[in-house]
Amino acid sequence: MQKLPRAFYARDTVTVARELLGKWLVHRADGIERIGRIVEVEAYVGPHDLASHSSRGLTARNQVMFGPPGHAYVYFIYGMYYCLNVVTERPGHGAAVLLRALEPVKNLNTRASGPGLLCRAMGIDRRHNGHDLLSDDLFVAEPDRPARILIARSPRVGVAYARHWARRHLRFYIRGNPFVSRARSD
DNA sequence: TGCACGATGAAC
DNA sequence: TTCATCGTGCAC
Repeated sequence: MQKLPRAFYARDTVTVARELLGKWLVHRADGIERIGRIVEVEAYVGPHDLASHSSRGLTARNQVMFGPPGHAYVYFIYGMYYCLNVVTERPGHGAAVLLRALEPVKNLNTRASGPGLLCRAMGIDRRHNGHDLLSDDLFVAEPDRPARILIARSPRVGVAYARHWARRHLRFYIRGNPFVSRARSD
């Protein structure tokens, strides 16, 4: 499998978000390889983005976002779910892409449509916060057979508090894909 | 030290 | 629309 290089992540966050669509998320644990095709993401572009965890500045919780690109930022939310992000741009920038939904490819036994369900289905939790995505047990790879896709965009989910940033179209998904997590304004 | 609330999901 | 469930950030 062709693992994405560090340079893929060390770019403009919106570009990384769009190009992650169609790629494979791979997690190997306990002798099981789980693979999902990324069909929905959201870009959190930096500390000036009022919807981003990095907008409050560097804290113990979000420090991975301010670290080097190509690492996993995993946080715990609503007392019961984890969310997986990939860190982008340059060290110190504070941006990431939230992975929101996967289409099952291999060993995904439960639904992975929605960021909380994605982590549950892939077996990802707090242990993976700060994990290097150039490792051999958690990474993003080129798909076996790349497909032509159409990208749709919309406002991000659950960020109504973020004033004008709530209206920015920073959610990207594969148009018409049935595994996208909600209202697909195709 | 306390407390309101969240980048969610499922049920009603 | 409500609720489960708990860590975080900020107020006091």
